[in-house]
Amino acid sequence: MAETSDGPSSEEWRPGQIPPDLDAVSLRMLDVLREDGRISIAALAQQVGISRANAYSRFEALRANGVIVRFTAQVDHVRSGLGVCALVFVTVRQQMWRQFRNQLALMPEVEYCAITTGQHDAMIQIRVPDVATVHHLVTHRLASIPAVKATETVFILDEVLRRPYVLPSDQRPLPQPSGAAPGTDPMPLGMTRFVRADAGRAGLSEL
Amino acid sequence: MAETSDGPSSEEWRPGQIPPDLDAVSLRMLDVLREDGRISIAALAQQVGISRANAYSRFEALRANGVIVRFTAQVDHVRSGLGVCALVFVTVRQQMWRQFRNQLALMPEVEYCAITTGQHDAMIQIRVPDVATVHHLVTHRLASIPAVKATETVFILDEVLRRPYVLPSDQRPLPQPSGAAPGTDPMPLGMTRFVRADAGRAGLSEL
DNA sequence: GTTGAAATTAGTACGAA
DNA sequence: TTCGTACTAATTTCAAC
Repeated sequence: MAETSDGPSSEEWRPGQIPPDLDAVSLRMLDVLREDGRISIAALAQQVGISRANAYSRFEALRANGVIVRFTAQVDHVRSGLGVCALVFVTVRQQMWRQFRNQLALMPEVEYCAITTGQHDAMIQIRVPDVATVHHLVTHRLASIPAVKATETVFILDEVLRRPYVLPSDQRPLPQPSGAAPGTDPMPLGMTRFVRADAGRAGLSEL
Repeated sequence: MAETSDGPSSEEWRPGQIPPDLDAVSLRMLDVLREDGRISIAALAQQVGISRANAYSRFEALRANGVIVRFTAQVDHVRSGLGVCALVFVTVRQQMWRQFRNQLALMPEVEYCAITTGQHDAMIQIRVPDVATVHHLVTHRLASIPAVKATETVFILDEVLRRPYVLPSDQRPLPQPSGAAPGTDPMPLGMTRFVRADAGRAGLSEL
């Protein structure tokens, strides 16, 4: 359905070859498509300055390579009746991760779930019609999952920014700070290679 | 944390009339469109069991009412070259919210930003090519914003679940627990009416 | 809200540069 | 590879029911 990765098996993807053939033209196509996913291929070809046939083949390549996962409609949650949003930070009982993931997949009000470093193990974002449902979901539905050891909930008061999808072409060429420059470190890790710890803490006093 | 909506206010939206005309058919249309945003109106009409003309008028109404914000392409971040994702929890200096928002808008690697209750004031999600860029962004770019008082960063190790967009129709009709049932509390608050506190905490021992 | 036309556009299949 | 063109199929629009 909409799951990013419900298991260890990636489809046919080896994390070595990170950008398959993402040249500037294809990146511009992605840039256009993320702002208007219903644009016709003809108009897309015109906007990026290539022929229609070329646009068709690139478009299909982007889908075949898995760079474009899907096209989707972004709906206004408040206008569609789900005006309450919250984050639930979950501590997961070790060796019960699979059960945790399976249970999450059964909860349609969960919009997003990420495994994180730091104090908690996972963060889930839920979208429900009212505050009472948040309470019910956290104290009954989540609590009934054995894999869930503890939770901590914060409400989202306002969503300041929601970009469709960030692209590498957005990022300005970073000025080399001094030592090891950002961008010098390709590091083809598949997002599952960090050390679990309170890493990543960066108080500004550090400066 | 006081005013969350110091931005250009709401467009033409009064939070009273939450569902404008979202009947079951339009909800099914949204359900289809969020899984295939490029489907033709003809095929969409067929899937939800209405005529083409009806589908066209409903489709345009959904866009005009702002229920559908945009159509977008979901890209695989790892395949597109942004394999590192992190959450940065930010403590914002009071009365500098506007500056904070303006600065965020200038940072293309910020995919999402939400104002939250709890220990911190805001959570931002960033998407960058490598770990070094996270460090640089947090300790230099974010730190140089006067509105930012402190930050705390966690890395995202894996993204378990990412639903395109949650819809009310996904939510099962909740069984009435006992007392005040969820769903009995419409509470048309515009997402800016919660009390700042450590509210929402729900230890499972509470059960 | 539905059905059935015409007008437009999308998708495909070729060569040619 | 990319482009340009022609051909076929599909979609959108607009009408009447």
